[in-house]
Amino acid sequence: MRLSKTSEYALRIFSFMINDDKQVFSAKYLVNNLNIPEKYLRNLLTKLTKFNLIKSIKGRDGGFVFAKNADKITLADIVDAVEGMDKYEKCILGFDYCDESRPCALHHRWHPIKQQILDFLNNTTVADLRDKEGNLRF
Amino acid sequence: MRLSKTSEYALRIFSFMINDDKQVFSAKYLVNNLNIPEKYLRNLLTKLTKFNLIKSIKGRDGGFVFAKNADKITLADIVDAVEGMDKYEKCILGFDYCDESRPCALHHRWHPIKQQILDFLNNTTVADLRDKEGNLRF
DNA sequence: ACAAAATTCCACATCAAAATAGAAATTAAA
DNA sequence: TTTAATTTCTATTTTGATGTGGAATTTTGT
Repeated sequence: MRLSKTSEYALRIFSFMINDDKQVFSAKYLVNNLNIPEKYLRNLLTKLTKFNLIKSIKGRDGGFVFAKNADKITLADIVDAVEGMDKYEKCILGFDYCDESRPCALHHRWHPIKQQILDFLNNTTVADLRDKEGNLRF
Repeated sequence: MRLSKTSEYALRIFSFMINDDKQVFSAKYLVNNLNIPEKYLRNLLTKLTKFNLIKSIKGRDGGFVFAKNADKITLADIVDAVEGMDKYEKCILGFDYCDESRPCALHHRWHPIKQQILDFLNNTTVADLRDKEGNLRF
């Protein structure tokens, strides 16, 4: 697929957080553990905070925590905050009007696959990112 | 999904050509019928020619024709020529190494869907774009 | 109160995709 | 042979995503 790089980063942040024992994650700690440019990561954390996906704790010993329970944060929430979900819902040929009654040449073949992608993003939560078999590497 | 805009354009060119009676398609004719910036479309046609997906006929009354039979041109061929297929084959979290033996946190859930996308692109041909029910609009 | 550790804000730099511009080269019809 | 209709080439501009830099602000521990 082709999520934006920023969406990749965002998902990796959540994937890391759900699989680490810490309760509060300082930006510095995330920088040290994720392979994401420092400044870009900090900006991204601020953005995710504004969308109420994580909460920031200021001051000494501060950092970031989940803003709500991990099973209430979907991948679609994250992607939507970072780059918008619109692109993934649109016609594959880029037409404005494409739907069941006025389908593009690919609509009938593509639609069921697109639906699976959207279901995947909408129904997978951060809690689902928890690794059960200990084979994660960052 | 999120093909690049250029891939969208390219697919629309083929979709239009397979559904139009003409044999030779001048750039001007395509410009008039597809909603794509003129200069950009012309450059794109040249590119597709270099990848041997269409052939150009120069000079007066020239234009473009399919370089091979429509059922021998896959969507993946087109996307690959225009932007490369690599992106669509990579790990959804952007890791280099992600596979069955060292999966990322999303690998098992995402892999079957990714496979469907790739099958769709690899197995759908330009011939499949032919509209049977006459409900195409451009 | 002070200093340390953190987030936040504003501005700028880089890069690749997308879009544009103009001139050159090719061909075939008349 | 002329001319018109075409493709082709090289270069530049614009735009949005990605990435950097530095100072300001907030908060906590001591």
